[in-house]
Amino acid sequence: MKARLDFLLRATIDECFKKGVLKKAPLPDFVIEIPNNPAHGHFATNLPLALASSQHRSPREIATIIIDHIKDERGLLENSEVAGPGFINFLISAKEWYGILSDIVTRKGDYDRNRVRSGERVLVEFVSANPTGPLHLGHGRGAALGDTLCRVLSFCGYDVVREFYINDSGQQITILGESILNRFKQVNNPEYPFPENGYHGDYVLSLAKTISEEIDLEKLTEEEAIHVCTRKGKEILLEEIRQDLKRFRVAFDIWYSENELSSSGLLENTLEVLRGNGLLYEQDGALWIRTAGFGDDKDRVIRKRDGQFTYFASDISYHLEKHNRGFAKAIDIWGADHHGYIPRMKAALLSHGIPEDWLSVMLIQLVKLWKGGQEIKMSKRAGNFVTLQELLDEVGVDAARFVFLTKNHDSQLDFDIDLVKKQDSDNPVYYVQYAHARICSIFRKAGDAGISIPEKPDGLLNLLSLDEEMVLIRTMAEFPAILAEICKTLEPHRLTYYLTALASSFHRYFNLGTKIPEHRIITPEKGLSQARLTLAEGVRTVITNGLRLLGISAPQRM
RNA sequence: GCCCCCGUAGCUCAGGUGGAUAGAGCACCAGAUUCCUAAUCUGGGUGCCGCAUGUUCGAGUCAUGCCGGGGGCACCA
Repeated sequence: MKARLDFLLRATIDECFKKGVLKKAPLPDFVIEIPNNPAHGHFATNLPLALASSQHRSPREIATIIIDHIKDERGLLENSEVAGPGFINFLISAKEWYGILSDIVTRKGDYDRNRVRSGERVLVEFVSANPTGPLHLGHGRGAALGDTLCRVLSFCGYDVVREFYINDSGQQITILGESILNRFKQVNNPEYPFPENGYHGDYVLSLAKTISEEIDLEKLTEEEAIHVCTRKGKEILLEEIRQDLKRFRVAFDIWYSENELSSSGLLENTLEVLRGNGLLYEQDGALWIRTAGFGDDKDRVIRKRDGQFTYFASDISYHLEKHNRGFAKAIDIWGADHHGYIPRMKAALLSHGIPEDWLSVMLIQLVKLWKGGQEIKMSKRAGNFVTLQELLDEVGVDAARFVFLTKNHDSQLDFDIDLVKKQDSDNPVYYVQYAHARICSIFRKAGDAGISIPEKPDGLLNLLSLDEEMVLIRTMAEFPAILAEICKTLEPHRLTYYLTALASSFHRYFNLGTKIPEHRIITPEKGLSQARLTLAEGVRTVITNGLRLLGISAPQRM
């Protein structure tokens, strides 16, 4: 709708230039927006204000000229008027709004599919938890965010690949193995030393049990035993991570192993290339990469004095490999504690001529956990944390996904376990789901009464005339813009806000009927009932589509 | 010291590329159910939008500085 108005306005300005009623000048930036105040119409533009300086005329004068020259042959507009310092407020004709409703109920689940981009290849990497313990709340937030973003991007026509990068080599994986072996040994020998920085969680003990039942650890040398514990431990944990994510309705296309990255020789190749470009040098016995020249504040070590590569080395290699796979854009979702990592990563890419905006890094701020009015410090190593699994047991997948997306990812999220547990009926997700269930119920009643939506309801829609009905249609019409915006800003939380607003408008509309029987959806007048059912069907469609993008179920009954 | 995020109603937070009178949920108070699901709805808000300066027709929004809270600044992962 906004696009049509934009088109009409630009045509009008051209016309004004041609006729000489406005001086020819480059078209300035202007906006068409939905005003906060309903008295200001359905849409408003600041175009006259933006034109004022180049025209040397008052904005109100320009606004009048524009309005006089609008050639609205299709009858898009019902009214246009000058307002305030020089805005133009537009009222769209009812017929246009009915057209949108008709479009929604015709296209159903495909309403607004593929509007933004077609086929641009995007790689989204998220969660990427180390297989050294179960997923916790922070991973849940990243999973909900990344998955919803992927669903929206894909719905809007991007060719999306979801990837989980497995940090399955390096120091911390070995420490996992040592921790497991320790728990095994301690059963008979409580004095057996626990590794420094070892993992304390209860899951380590159960891993020790599982592994020792399968393999006789006593028969192995300590080195062999650690090796076995490491390998089996990460295997089991990775499988648990997969299961947790599956339960959370998050699916990945690719599980990318760091181990394979180095064993396949990719890391070495990358180093060769870097060396060839003169980007590497030795100092103090370590190998450094020159990132300082590319926007980082200092050079970075990629191979330590002890001969081990840093994570940065494989991360560079990994990201270059992503680029080689031909993605137009890469999105990484990282914990906020990695923010210092962004400049050096981008610098490394830039040194290969990969532009800065190829990679978007979304940082998720901390999830703070509250229980019994106290903050619980989460630490995997101290074994003190609430797992995603526990959270899902408490509040369910729907509520968890929704709550994770009620705040912008770069704001901290206070997650009060007690509150969300209690929240049963106060939880906002139920509010939206209830609107859906309620509409389903109305359709069951209508079915009992022998009323259904006709094949072509278009002719009946002009029976919709209540303010509340028109508000609903206009809100539904915003859905495409919301999705487009999420693609642009990478902020899926806008969807939860939008759905809450839509559900609210519907509940309000429904309740009109409790006071005034003529305003009920099912009335003695068949045509009117059919028109209103079409409206309800539109709302149901948009809510269903929205919830599907959030990975949340749309129940028929509650 | 440097970097990132945050600061909006009692609380938790939304506030498209700057627009007209800044919003929602929770909490609190008062109401609505012979009627399509009350998990709902209606009514009730005197907010230095952290402070200051700047940019301009116009700033919660942009720029700079300061104050306050959180996080990060390793040859850790």
